[in-house]
This record gives sequence, structure tokens and C-alpha cells, in this order.
Amino acid sequence: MSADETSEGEKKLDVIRQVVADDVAAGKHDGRVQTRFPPEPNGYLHIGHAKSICLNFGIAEEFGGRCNLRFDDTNPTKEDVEYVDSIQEDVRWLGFEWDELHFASDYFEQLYEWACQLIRQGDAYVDSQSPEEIRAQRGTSSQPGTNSPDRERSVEENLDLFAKMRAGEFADGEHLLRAKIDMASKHLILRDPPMYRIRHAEHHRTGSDWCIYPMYDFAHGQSDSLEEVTHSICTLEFETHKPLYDWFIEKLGIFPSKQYEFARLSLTYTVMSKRKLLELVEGGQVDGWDDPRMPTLCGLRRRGYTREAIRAFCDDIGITRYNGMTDMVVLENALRGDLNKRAERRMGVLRPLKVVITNYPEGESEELEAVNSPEDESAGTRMVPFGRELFIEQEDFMEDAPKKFFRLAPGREVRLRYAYFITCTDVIKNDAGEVVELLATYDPATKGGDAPDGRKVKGTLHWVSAEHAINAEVRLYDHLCKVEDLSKIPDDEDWKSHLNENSLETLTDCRLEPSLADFDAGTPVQFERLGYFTLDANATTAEKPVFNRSVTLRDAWAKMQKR
RNA sequence: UGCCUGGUGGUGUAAUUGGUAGCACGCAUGACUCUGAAUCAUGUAGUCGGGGUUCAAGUCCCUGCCGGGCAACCA
Repeated sequence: MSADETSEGEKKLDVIRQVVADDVAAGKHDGRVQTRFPPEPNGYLHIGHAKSICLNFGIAEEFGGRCNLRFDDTNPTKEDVEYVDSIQEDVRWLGFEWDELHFASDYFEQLYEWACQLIRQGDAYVDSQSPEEIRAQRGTSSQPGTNSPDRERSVEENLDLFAKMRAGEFADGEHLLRAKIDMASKHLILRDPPMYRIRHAEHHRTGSDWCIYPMYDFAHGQSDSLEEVTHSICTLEFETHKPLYDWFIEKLGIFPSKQYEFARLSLTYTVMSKRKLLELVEGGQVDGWDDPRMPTLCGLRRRGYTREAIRAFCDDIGITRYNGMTDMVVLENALRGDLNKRAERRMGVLRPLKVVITNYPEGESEELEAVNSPEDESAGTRMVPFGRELFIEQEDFMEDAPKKFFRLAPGREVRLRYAYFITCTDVIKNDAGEVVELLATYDPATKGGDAPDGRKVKGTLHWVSAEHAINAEVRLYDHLCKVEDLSKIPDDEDWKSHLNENSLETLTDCRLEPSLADFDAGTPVQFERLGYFTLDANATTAEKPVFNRSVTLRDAWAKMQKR
């Protein structure tokens, strides 16, 4: 039973779903539920958007409603088709399909007419002051603003000016259409907020059709209303916009969409703001939006995250109005949970250490049977080649091993998984005193991994046959940032100085069992004892496969060592 | 010093709307184990403070404290 279920298995309702359920029960909008996911196409979607996607599409599903995908494309200077394409791909990848696809830019004509309506009603006016003058008149949180000298322009003059703004007769910034509300309002947002600005810029969809563009506040709620969105769900920082959201809808007399807010996702050790992510991409600190260290959906996908894991994670963290910080391990555990059930097991050695089995006949080899998944018998078994020369993991050997070290050490016996028990007899070092090779003997009677005499070993190691192994590159990842909470970094400090310079470790001399040679990108695999991996289709070449480690396995030994 | 909003174990959350503070993750211990994984069992720790109403307060009232957001011609 999960935390958000009752003993009857019924879903507990979060703050937003509770409102929806109440509205449906009360017969509001005849019980109709319409939501929307409204990204601005100015960047790639990240795990925080996944939370919103799961919420909006999830609610529609659960309440028999509909959910649209709408691009909030009202700022042409920041937006691009590259982003609208990737956003659609990512939403679909998560497993959701929108009922209708819309663009705020499709509403530009309607929005323009509505702006004219407000002018005619005396609820909007053209301000011809400079941005600086307007800012100076806004007042502060404790002091009221002052009225613009243009505030009492006649309807005719406003209409004329606004038409000329549209017609392109003015330069950027020369005029501004503002809502006429109250310069003394306690809600700063209501101090005659801007509705339309002049921007002679090429829009990725409308081209040069427009040189005036509506502001968020005069586009978002109106778009919601046009789509008859019943529940307009957004994050908490839009809370202060709600009075304005309602004001426009009321003045226009259009469909009464309502806004509800929830807390955005913050994850430890990473960045979530599109601005900062863009900075990393442009600054070359990462390989692109889909760098496996990025919290973007494409990055997580390339890292090996599954949609199931991401959706389970979103389910897990819940929806509240509390701005918390979610530990990255919650995300990682969601992945482990999903992959443990589905990923087949293979053996691969990341940092090879050669072992020669001195009593194994030279020039010979054999095949041993290994199970593909302990969690799923139907996954069957495969044959793994074994020979006289093997590779094991460097960290699985210790010359002066403490008692708690269950792995290989001089004189100690361990099991090679699915193969034989071996005992280390000699250690070969180079001039620098580093261990470069191990000599060992094997017990033929333990073939398959069990001793007929019932003798036990504490450790079981993964291994590959030197002769048969394939070479591979493996990339290991760590947190993007060294600090847990990036928002705690003072503004005068460069947040990028807190980036983890060791977030990527590339291992170029890894040896994998031969069955990994033609592995599908997108199919998760567990390298036993090391973690879950996925083939990186972008980086893999004909000569050399490249695997990304998605996440490590839980590691009690590593924890013990830390103490 | 304005407005909006929030505060439940370390973290994320739940509490039938006033009635036994529960779940998950983490952590610890143990069982099992051919992955120091998985699984299972046990344990760990919490209602921001102070008043008040009440038979009964995480929940209602007052007050204090702390946090987040808002003063872009961004979204």
C-alpha cells in the first residue's frame, strides 16, 4: 500500500485534486474537467515539468476530462521551433497524448480584439512614457504608485495609437498598452500592468505578422478561457498573478477559468531553472540539453531513466503548496525500483585487473550458464565464456584486506559468479609497486559456482574472460552541483563555481561480456554489482560501444567504508 | 515596515475536516542470498514557539517566530 492510498486502495487527493473533485461533485461546468500543460518553448523540458505534466494529464485522465498542450509563445525573442518539437517529443515520451494542440500565437488576433474591447471600456490605455519613467511611477511594496500622465487619454486616441502600434509605426519601447486598474493597489501586479509591448521581432510561427506581442498576463488566462480550461494549474510563483488573471476574465466577460497553484519541484545537487540550464549548454559545461547529467527529460532519457521511473517519482513526491527540497535519492530510487524488475543482468568490468588461473589448461575455454534476471525467470539464461585469463574489478582485490573485506586477497577464496571458486596465490606488481596482475588457482569441482563439499565463500565477484571480452567505454556520472541547495548561494557569487568538476568520469578501457556486443540503445541493463547502464546511441561508434551508468546499485560496502 | 502564501521525524508526505499522528525514502539492526543488489522482519525519529476555546486541537481562535513568492515592455 502506498502512502497516498487508503486501505481500500482509493487514491488520496492532493490539494489540487481535492478542488477538482469538489468542483466535479458540485456539478461545476457540468462536471467537465479541462486542463492544459502550457510550456513556453524557450528551452527543453526538465523533471520539474514532468511533475506538472503528470498532474495536468493525470487529472484529466482520472476525472474523465481532457488535457491540452499549449505553447505559451508570446515572447518571440526567446523562443524557437527547436523547443516546440522537443517539448512534444518529451510529453509523448512520458506516455501522454494531448487532446488538442494549441499555440497562444494562434490567439493573437482574438487577443488584439479583446485588448481593443478593454480600451473601449476604458479599462486599458496606451502609455507613451519610457520604461524608466514607468518603473519610477510604480511605487514600492509600501508606497503607492503614481498615475501616468497618459492614463486619461481618450478612448479614440488610445484606439488610434494601439492600431498604429500594431501597424508598425513605432519603434520598440515607444508605447505600451496597459490595463487601467489601480496604481495604489496593494497588489503590485494590479498597478496598471503592461498588456502589449512593441517588439519588432521574427516569431517562430507568425513570422513578421505582428510587431506587438501580448504579455503573459494578457495571454495566459485568455488562452485558458478560449479553451474553456476549468482548472488552470500552475506553480506557486504565479500566485500573485491570480487577482489579475481574474480581473481580465471578468472585464472581458469570458469563460471563467480558475487558477490553482502547487509547489514547483526542487531537487538536491542540481539546477532546475531553464535560464541556468541554458547557461550550461551555451557555456559548454555540458554536452548539450541531453547531456546525461542534465535534469532535462532528454538528458535523463539518455542517462537511462525510464518514463515509468519518472512517473513513479512524480507519484511519490506528491502535490502540495509547500516549497520543499526533494532529495535526489528519491529520484534514483524510483529508477532502481523500476530497473530492478526489468533490466537483464550482464557482467562487465569497469577497471580491469588481470587474473591468470594457473591451473586452468592453456588455450582452452568453456561456456558457463548465467541467469539473465533473478526477478524474471522468463528472461532465461545465456552462456558466458570462461578461460585461463580473466579480468576482475580492481577494487575487488586488496593486498592487505581488512576482515570485513569479503573479496579477493592473497590466500583468500572467492566465487566468480556462475563460474568457479578461485584462490589468489600471487600478486604481480610493476616497478611502481602497483598491482598489475594476480595469479590464482581454481577448484574444478566448484563449476557453476557451488562447492560439492558445502564450503562457503563470503564474496562473489563479477568477471569477464580476457580472450572473449569486448572493449567498451563507460561513462559514470555524479551530481551536477557540489552543493545541495543552489538557491542558497548568494547572488553576488557565481553559481557555476559550485558545479561539480567530477560529475563525469569516462572509463575507456572497460571489458564487457560478449553478449553485450550488439545491445539495443534504450534497453536498460544491470552490470552485476555495478549499477544500471544504457547504451549511449549518440556516442557509440562502430568500433566501440559507449555505455552510460544510469544509477549505481545500493552499496552497503561503500557505506561501510565511508564510516 | 506592503501584499500573497506556507511551516507534521533527516527528507517527501497522510490524518475520514475537532477524535489512537500513519506511509514512503533515508538511517540502524537482523534474516536470507551465487549481485555487500533485491526481498523480508524489526527498530529509529515528528505536529515551529506561547497562550486560548474544548471532554478532546496537527486541525479552530489570538499572538509570536521562521521560510517561500511578488515591484521584467520575461514566462
